Amino acid sequence: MRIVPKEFYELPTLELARALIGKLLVHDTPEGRLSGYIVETEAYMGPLDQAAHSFGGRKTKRTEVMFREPGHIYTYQMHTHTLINVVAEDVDEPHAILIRAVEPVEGQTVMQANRNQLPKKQWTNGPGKLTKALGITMAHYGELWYEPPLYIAEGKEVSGISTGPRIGIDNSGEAVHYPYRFWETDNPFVSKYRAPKTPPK
DNA sequence: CCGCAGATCATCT
DNA sequence: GATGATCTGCGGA
Repeated sequence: MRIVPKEFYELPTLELARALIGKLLVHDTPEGRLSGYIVETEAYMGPLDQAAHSFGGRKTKRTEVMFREPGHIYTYQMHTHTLINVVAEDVDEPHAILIRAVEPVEGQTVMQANRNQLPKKQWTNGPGKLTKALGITMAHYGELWYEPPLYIAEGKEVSGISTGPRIGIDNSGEAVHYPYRFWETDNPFVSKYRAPKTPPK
């Protein structure tokens, strides 16, 4: 289990989003180690990206951690779910990368229980699902990705990486079309693609 | 298989 | 009081 070092997070946001595909997301819990390969990410490019929480700059308490050093953990609540991000870029450059899906590796019995005994394909194929499966909560807000109990380690080689528009940001103007979503080609745990409402010209 | 409505609550106005 | 970087169940094809 080799934890990915602090320096890794200094990559430019889009390169980091791509480099995260295939890494191992690990959570050491009282019930044992829960882990999965990251198979899908989305980049959010700071104050100029209409889809980012940090669009327009420093405004609310929720996004404060996005303005800190790269490698911080940014969690937030969406309806009843927790979503989890990797903070990227330097201090006062509030970029982040959303982890959208993982492929289950260790602790599968616990994950199945956390996901209400659903079929394996549905354990972690979405940002709210994977946090529930791995027991990730708002308690991790502001922690670091290179220190236990929640961290990222070296994972597997990926066969290929695809890109496309981000999901669930229909009201974000031109940003709807930016190809900031990355996933491992043909991996069955990637969340389902849904075409944007307004197709690109 | 596909699309849509409702859930449900922390966060922000 | 309004709003989601979502998920699930339900109804129809």
